[in-house]
Amino acid sequence: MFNFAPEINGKCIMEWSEKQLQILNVAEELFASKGFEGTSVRDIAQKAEVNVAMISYYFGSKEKLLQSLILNRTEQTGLILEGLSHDVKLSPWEKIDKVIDYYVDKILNERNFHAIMNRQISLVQDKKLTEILINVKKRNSSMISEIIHEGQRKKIFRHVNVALTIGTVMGTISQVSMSKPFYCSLLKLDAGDDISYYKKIRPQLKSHLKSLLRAHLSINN
Amino acid sequence: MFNFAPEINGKCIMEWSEKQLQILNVAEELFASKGFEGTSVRDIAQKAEVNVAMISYYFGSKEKLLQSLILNRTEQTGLILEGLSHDVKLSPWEKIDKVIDYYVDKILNERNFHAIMNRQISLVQDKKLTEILINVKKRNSSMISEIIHEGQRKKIFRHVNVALTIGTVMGTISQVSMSKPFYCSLLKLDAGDDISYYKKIRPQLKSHLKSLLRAHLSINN
DNA sequence: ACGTATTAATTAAACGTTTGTTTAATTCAA
DNA sequence: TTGAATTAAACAAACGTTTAATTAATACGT
Repeated sequence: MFNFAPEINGKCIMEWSEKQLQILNVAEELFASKGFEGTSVRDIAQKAEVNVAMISYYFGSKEKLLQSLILNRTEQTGLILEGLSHDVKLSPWEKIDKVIDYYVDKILNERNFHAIMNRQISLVQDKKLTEILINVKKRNSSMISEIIHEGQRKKIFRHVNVALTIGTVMGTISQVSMSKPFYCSLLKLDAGDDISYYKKIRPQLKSHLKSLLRAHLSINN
Repeated sequence: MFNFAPEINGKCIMEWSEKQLQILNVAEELFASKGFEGTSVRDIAQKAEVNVAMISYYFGSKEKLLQSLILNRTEQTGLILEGLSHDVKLSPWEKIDKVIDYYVDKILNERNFHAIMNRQISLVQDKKLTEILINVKKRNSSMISEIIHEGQRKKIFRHVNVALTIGTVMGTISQVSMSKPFYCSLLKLDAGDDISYYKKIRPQLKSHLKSLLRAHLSINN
């Protein structure tokens, strides 16, 4: 058997072969559209054009395939914007705008992966997986948290509930991303056309969240 | 076989026997914690203390059991607050507060059911089920929509994006309800203790959403 | 550079469970 | 006595995983 240990702490960055990445890509797509339990390893193998046994061979099991997928999709995150919260040239307001642009683009671009995460975190299934997901969410939300706290320290932002403000940002984006058929119906868009939906909703979502947070965090009145 | 047609349009309100309700209750709990595909009909039968065959006998199939569950949990909604949006004694601001109290309580109380809905609507599984879920969401969100439009007509509210404002309200509540392990970790609460988590988060969530919408919809500044 | 030893990659087939559903017999109630 | 409720058993299909055999690739001593 193929021998490797996907460490939780992200210490060991795996090297993935082309075949493995192929499997991960197909798994992501199918898990997102049919659910983890609703997707069989044979579905994945067939669409990835590999033998069924290769999945056990490479990843050990279906559960570990999911863990590997999540680790793979999160191991290189946070590098682009890690400097943002410590950037002295930007005001907290500018940082808020930048961080909204970043998260809207990130979640909408990686919407399949986020659909899997959002579904899986509310399932009491694998304790190890839950721990991984919590850490990913913490890492993702820490930047917003830092920016808000900075603004509050500088008396530019109100003293809002930071955890729930993060929940509002994440929740709004997730809602738009995961309840697509509902919003397509609301906005009278074709539910089948993914591209035009996200093309239309993306800038709306950004400006909505920016004006929402501007009003929410403003100290005046 | 047991013969009945769970109509989409909610026209026919089913009469459910005690055994059937028992099955529906257990199914709701298991679907919420283990997912629809992750729950077997034998799991349900065992916990509901009925024979496996009774599920097919009463509901036809596992899929139709899920449809029946959703129809059962939504067929009596909207009665309590249907008068709210047409109440002339209340200002739009008071209506917003009332509607937030209502939805936070509703979603947190029926969190198992909403977890199932939120998970299932993003799956491309059963077209009939997707249609049912869209209609439920439309029905649920129409009240907020009406109130906001009324406030805008009366020049009390800003001209915000109504659909996305609804998404913010629903998304924030869903996020708190579905990412419980994450918020428990953030707020340093015991993830196992459901009761104390929701007891603590419920009033925080209500006041957060109220002040958020007050700032968001206010016309001043 | 070549043949060989060693390891990795890949395969088809089979494994034992578990899945949702049905059957046919029986019990229960009207 | 008729029809609904309930049961244990059986059903075929699908599930995740393993096996054992084969092919491809790599390393190494000469």
